[in-house]
Amino acid sequence: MCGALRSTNAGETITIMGWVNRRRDHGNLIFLDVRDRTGITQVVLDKEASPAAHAKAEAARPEYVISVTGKVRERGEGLKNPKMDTGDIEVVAQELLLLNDAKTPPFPIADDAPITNEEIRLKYRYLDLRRPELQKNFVLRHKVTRAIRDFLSDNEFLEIETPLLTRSTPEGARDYLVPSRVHPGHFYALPQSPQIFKQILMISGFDRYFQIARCFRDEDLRADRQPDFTQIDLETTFPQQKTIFKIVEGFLHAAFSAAGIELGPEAFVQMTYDHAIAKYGIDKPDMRLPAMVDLSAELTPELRETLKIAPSLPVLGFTIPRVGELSGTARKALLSEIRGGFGDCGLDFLDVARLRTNEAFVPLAEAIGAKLNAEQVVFCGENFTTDDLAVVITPKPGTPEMWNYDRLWIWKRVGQLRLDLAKKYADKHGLFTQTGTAADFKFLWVTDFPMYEWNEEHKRWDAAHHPFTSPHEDDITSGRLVNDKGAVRALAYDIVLNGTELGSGSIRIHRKDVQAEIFRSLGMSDEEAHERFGFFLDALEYGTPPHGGIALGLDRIVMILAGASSLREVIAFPKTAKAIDLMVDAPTPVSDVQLRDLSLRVIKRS
RNA sequence: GGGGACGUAGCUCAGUUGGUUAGAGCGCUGCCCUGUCACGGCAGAGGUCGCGGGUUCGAGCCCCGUCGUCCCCGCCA
Repeated sequence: MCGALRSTNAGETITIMGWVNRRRDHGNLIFLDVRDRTGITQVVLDKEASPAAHAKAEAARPEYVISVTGKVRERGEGLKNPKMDTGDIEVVAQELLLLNDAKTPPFPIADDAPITNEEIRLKYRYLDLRRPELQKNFVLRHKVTRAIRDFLSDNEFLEIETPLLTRSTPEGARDYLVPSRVHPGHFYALPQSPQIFKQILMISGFDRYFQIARCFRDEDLRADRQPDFTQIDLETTFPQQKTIFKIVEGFLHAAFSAAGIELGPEAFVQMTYDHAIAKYGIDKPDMRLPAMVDLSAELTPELRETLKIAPSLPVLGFTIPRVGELSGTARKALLSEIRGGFGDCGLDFLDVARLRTNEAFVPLAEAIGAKLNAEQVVFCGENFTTDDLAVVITPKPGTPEMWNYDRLWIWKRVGQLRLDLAKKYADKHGLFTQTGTAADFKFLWVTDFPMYEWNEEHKRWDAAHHPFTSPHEDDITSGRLVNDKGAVRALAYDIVLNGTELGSGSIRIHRKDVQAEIFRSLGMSDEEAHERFGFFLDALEYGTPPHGGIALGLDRIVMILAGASSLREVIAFPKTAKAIDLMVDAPTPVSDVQLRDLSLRVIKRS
């Protein structure tokens, strides 16, 4: 192959095939760089030595498919190219075959310059995929997938496939529906995850199951969300939470190792959901950034009164490292930008500049600075002894309505600001820059998610994870399940990497009475529960072992490992933000004949 | 459903306060060239300024609408 030849091959007569990457025509001497997925090799064509081959090379153009037979030659002194893996040798062509010509591609394959026009990249995806950068991503993806498959197989997991044509369950995300021809008016659904099937496999005694599973969700896209995606789905019997954690950490070590990253032996950090919200204002903290600090203790009731800060609500501060000194203009712009972002939500800056001008507040300003471990508290404009940007947010008196819906609203809003600012100053603090070592990757388990979340629109409690998630034993026995739903904790956990949710899982309910209780608490009658999940409730009655599992987004793992900022870089044929495949042009209308076969009619909505 | 950014040559982009015939680099075509490797030299082709409408003596530039791509919020058990 093109990328494999070295000086040890000198003297061998070989044939290589591939695409013309570049042609350098010097008249009687032509160089062709030949590319395949392993790399690039320089071919030399001399008019005197092999005139026929030279003549064909004159006609060759980028992306022509060629076959070259010739002798590998060590390049002479000064002719070697240290920038190429194969730069010590070249192939002296004796015979050249033009196997196929090619139109001039709409964008260059040979350049490493980024192509910003995503539309054209996706339309000509076969050419985009030919670029070394993407070739590299799919080699990586293959290695990672194989490492995970091998690890799980070595640990007694069985890979079992579950159906793609299955049953719609009107919970959670919208389903992609597939009409049945044989049963007019009836629809299959594509799975959002193999959730119920894998639980049934546990009931069937398969003990340890996994699947590299395609899943489908008909929801709006993001850079890290595609409508069809791949997850590493697994389930085991008789697990504790820590059993699952150990398995996942095991295959992630293997996967990262396959990608050339050796993670340290220590277990991943764990924190509860409540702790994550209090310290990071989000359920998927980015551990590369410093946490938030609650500064409430620094403010006496009198100080709150004077500074017009709402009593008993938290005063939160955080720092963004190494932002450097901001000019007065930059500070003003930042201030109005953030105030604008808050709107009238009852939050504001603590104006430390004002504090410094008033003798009485100086100790407070200094206490805050000390607690944040930063002497530049935002907008104070003096005594810069660190580069860190410190921000203190205070709740104004009066309670906007939104705080009532969500008791954690303030933490979440300030956590959002923390992330926004971290992003804004990413170039300065450099914490998101990859160094190619394990230090780039901050893993975290978030545990004890709330069992329920309040649905304001429908005025009811919904399952925060899914209705088969087991609550904490304490919360069942204490009666909280009935009396205080907002406080019930689930045996549900997320794995987070650099602020991206990689996966989510739980210990499941294996007792029918508990399951029935959960359905009741979700306001689902027995009849209703039976209509939706009857087959599963039946199965639960036949000796269901305790079980639990998790599912991790394979695409996201590969995306982060590849240092990519979009899933499109690691999915071969991805869709646009409007869920369109620009290459095959899908979705499309279908013929009346097809519709009639399916007993369907398309109606126009105004 | 909402907010934001972008759309000019095949690609990457520039285009001033609204003013002559819309530019650059790369790529492409032809010719020349025996040591290049982002080869070099000379010459050349290539544009419905996303689309539609409006304002204006005059629109790539201003206004309205629309389409597309990207990012974010909602949504994603």
